[in-house]
Amino acid sequence: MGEQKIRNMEEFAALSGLSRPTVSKYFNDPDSVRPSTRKRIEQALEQYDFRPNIYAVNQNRRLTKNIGIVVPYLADPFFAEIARNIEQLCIDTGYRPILMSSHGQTDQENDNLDTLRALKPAGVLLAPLGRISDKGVIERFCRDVPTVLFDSNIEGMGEAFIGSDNASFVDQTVDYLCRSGEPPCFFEMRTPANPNANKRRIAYLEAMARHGESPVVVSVEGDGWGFEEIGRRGAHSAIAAGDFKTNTILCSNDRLAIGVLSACYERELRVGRGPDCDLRVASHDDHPFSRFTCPALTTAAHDYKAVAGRSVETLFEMIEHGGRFRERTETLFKPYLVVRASA
Amino acid sequence: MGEQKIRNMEEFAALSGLSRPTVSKYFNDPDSVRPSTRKRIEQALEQYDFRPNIYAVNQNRRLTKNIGIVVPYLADPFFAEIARNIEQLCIDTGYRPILMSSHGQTDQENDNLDTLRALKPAGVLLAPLGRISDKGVIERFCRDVPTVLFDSNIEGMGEAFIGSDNASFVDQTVDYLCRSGEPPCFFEMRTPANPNANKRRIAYLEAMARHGESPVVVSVEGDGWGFEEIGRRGAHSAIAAGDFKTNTILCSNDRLAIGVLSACYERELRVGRGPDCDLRVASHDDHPFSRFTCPALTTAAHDYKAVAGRSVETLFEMIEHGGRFRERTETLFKPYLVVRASA
DNA sequence: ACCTAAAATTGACGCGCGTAAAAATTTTGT
DNA sequence: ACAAAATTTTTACGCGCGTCAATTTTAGGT
Repeated sequence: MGEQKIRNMEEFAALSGLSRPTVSKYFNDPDSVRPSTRKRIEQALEQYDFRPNIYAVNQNRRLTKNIGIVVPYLADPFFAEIARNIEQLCIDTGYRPILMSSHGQTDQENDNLDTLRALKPAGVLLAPLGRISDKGVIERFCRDVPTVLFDSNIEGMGEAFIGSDNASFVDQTVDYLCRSGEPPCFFEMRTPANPNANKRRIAYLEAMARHGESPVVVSVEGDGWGFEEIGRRGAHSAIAAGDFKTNTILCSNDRLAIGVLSACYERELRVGRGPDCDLRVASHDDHPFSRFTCPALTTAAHDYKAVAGRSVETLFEMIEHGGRFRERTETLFKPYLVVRASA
Repeated sequence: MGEQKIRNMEEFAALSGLSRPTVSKYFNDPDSVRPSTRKRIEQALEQYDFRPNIYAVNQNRRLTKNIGIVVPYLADPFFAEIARNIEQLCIDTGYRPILMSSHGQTDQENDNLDTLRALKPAGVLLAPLGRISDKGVIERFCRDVPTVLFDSNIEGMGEAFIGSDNASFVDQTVDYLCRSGEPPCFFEMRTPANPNANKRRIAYLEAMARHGESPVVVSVEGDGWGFEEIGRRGAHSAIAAGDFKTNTILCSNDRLAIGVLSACYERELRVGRGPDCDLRVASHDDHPFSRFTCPALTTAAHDYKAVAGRSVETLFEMIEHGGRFRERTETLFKPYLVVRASA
């Protein structure tokens, strides 16, 4: 309700009848002052609504309360969703998340890291672009800033990696598909940006071997992050060419699968596991929209919350440890199969 | 290649054989120094890779080079896409975008504005939550910080509003649907967060009157940002109850439509404009995934680039004008109809 | 080579706050 | 009530840079 405008902490301290260093102490840790003075400050705070100048504060602290979050492509709902979870967790812990998207481009990723370095964050959660990441840039960044990698691993970089168990994704879908019908053909991009895609192909080959089935891998061309369109076009030509040797398609990820479903619809192929169906389509990730495709997509789901939660936990643990760990750890969460109508 | 670590501008100036004020001038405007000294600085820059401490810089400037971007829900690809465009434009102009999502919650929107105020941005691009926005908070914020509203208007707030012409969206879809088949029933949420939804309903009623058709509005319950699920559930019960009096459904937005398509598929209703189809479904927004629904969605498309571009232009114009305009302007862009298979 | 305008340097102050040391005050335990 | 412990106050410096006034150096024209 106070109408005065406070310019700095000095003024605010005077108005609350305290000295500036005490007030400063309060802002760094409200519990570090006597309860009675804490109350006085908080009352004055309501009355005058003062906030310390964030730039002056950060200039004088070696580590800020900023947490950088970098994702490869924010317009992908998968990353939007995981970023949302991470942001919330940071806020709950009293930190200020700074969200940045690399927009699928190496330059932008490098720029983001540059900007972040200037922001002197307490730590960074980085989901790198993957194959097209500039390894040197990332390595140098990780040397300067405590960094936890998530979603997509780059060997040896960052203090820890948290992600999903790609092999387990594929094991679960392949197992399910094999025991419920024809063995799956694997559908993927030939040059995926994300290294998880390679792990999934390899896991597919191994899983098929275990089942004693002969693998069929269909790799389609395509660059960038327009996975749905790549999947749609690729499916059209693969179907036309008869590349799928069985009636079951296992897509590397849900966004490709969305494109495949679109192509199937356009070709009037019925997708599902019913007797009147032409094809089964399954996939991985449990993209937020997978529930709403037609038919709804059978997929292996990331444990979003676990990945987000553990990433943040790990980072804060590291920050408390002075920004480094004795050794790099890799944590993989198991996905869970979500059976819907498509397979 | 230089291996030294530069601590501050003083050191860097010494290493490049210049004085600190000159170097400071360079960083504020590279063209303000003699070309020869500019070259010297830039050579040293490559060698030693120095960046002025961003906190010290911002502390001493009244207005920073930060541009705040606030969207109501970043996990919605529509906002992710428009945010991506805006970010890029800000970077191109030499500003630093700071992207924030309100996660669909009033508290978060208020927090975001609070944080932004502390960041002393040169300007803010704000897409408010709408109905559930805290008008008082937004008004106070706009008084302190040069703000341009986009996507969703709040009467009188901010220095300008840039959005799409909701009436035109609906006019185009209704016209198209009426002249190509049965007149549409309107499908919407009863209590939409976004004020655009109300404008669309009103435009529907007017358009139907113009066509001499009797309007049918189906409003479904539902809170939050899970529009697809709300649409799916709502469509199931509306279809079961026979609420749709014609064979044509016009959804308030694409995400609801995605839910409707899902429900139709589950009920084995064929959607499209062919003779063997049961229903036509159309919508508004041209959501990034609308191309890939089954069938592909007929919709009216936002002019994303125009909205993003004009918003940024307007903001920078305003910043150059000292942060205020003589009077508030509202700019609406016309959408364009995208006819696909669903209607 | 000389003059002038333009540019760079010197020296200094201020921004708002973190933080440290010493002194003064308040609280706590007995 | 009194000494010890805990907290607050006082005083002062430093962070890295913007910015200003006064001065010196440089560049461009003749």
